[in-house]
Amino acid sequence: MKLKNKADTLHANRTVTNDITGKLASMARPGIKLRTRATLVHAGDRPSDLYLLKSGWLFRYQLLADGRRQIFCFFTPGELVAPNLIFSPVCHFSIGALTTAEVLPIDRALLFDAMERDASFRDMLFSLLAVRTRFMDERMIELGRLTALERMCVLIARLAAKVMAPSDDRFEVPLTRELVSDALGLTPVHVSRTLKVLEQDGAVRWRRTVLEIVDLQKIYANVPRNFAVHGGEQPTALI
Amino acid sequence: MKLKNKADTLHANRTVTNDITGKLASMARPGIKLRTRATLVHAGDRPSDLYLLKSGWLFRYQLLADGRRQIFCFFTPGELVAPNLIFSPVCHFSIGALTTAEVLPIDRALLFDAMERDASFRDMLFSLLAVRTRFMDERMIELGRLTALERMCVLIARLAAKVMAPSDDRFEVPLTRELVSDALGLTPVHVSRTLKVLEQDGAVRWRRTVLEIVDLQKIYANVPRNFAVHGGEQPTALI
DNA sequence: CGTAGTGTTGACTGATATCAACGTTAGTGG
DNA sequence: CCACTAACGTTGATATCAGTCAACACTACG
Repeated sequence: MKLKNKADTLHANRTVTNDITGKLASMARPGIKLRTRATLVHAGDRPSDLYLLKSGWLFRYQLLADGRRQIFCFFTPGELVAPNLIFSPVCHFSIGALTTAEVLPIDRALLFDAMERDASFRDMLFSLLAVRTRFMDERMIELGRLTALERMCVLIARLAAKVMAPSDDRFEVPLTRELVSDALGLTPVHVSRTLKVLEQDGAVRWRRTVLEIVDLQKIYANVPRNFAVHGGEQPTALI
Repeated sequence: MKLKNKADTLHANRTVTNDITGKLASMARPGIKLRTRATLVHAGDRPSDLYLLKSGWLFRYQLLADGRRQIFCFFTPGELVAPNLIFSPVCHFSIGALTTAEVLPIDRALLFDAMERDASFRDMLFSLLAVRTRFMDERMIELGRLTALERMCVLIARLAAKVMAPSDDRFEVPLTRELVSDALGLTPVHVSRTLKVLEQDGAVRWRRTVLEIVDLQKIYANVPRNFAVHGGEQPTALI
């Protein structure tokens, strides 16, 4: 089954990102295709490019020596991968593809030039970075202070804000239980149980890769009030 | 008892921060004195300044409606408070004083000017931001994937790198069990028990505000190998 | 001296992890 | 189109880590 998503195309997100996506596209080189499970950036790399994600989903993560993994964030089409690289090309993290994907490389040096010459571009980049840093703070709160149920609801609220089309309450999310658990600091088994609770409460139905939002209010009820997914409604880079 | 710390003075950290501290000091206004438990920035504020911390300790945190608190980081003298404010003056977090403290306000607009005119200053700021973003990633790993003992050891390793004088293995740290627990995503009681284990293992003795490092290797043994406190030895902004 | 804040300890609870079995789905090649 | 397989998901039983509650001790400070 194929469902239509807000996140399906590069340009769908343009308006919400204040047209920074357009500017980034204009300085990008031809696309690179990635296969599912491919690794775009390896920890220890020193990439000279950032990327504009044209299609597919990526995720940024770090591995520990014993195999434990923390996923920092997921990327959907239209997003800049990865804002972290602006400050330093030295990578302590990795970036992988959840699906087949296409990325447009953007030379770091070119990006710097554009930032120097074009104040409005710099401002747009800075406000993107402001959203990202707030997002990282919220992720820390999730992992440090929220229960499993609350973390799950924050993730679902973010997914809904990011990829749910206005017309439909079902959408495809290429996340396995294991990916979700590594993002939320849980185990796959506990993710499964937590989703079962939410389904029995009539909040969502998440079967395999299809996520159906039954009652968004029941999700919001478990999301801290001062989180950005709520009122402010800045649907960019919230995940 | 008063112990001498690496973090005691503004200028002690100058070299390790690549002299950005000096440049920041040159554009700062006269100091503001803060009392213990004072709040420098309230969530919801829109401060027009950043601050150079001249003396004392600060901490950046966010509260939830029910009183839960996540502490993101601690600041010691010489540090820029808070790099997050560079991208946006809109604050979702708060900044409080752990001790009496003095901060030198730096106008955001002035900082922007300096960044535009002075490429080397911009580069120094960017490399500071690179260290900060890596730090935030590591904090996420701590909260999401490390055990209580490992989190404790990461904190202690960071404190040692940041404030332990080369000559002495004891130093003052103005952190209560509650502050530590809110930074590590634990409870004060569990922090107490975890420190007891480390003391019985002959790793550290942390009594009230005096932290004595007995065997730093035993601490490192519980810190993931790819964390920045280990090999790279960038003692800046690691906490 | 009180007193309030902080730290420690023990007993108990609870949330999440672990282990293991089984079921389901998607992909592969005949 | 089917059989096979591997990956993924669910469920139950049990274990463990960390949280909660409560009592008490210690320290700093007025």
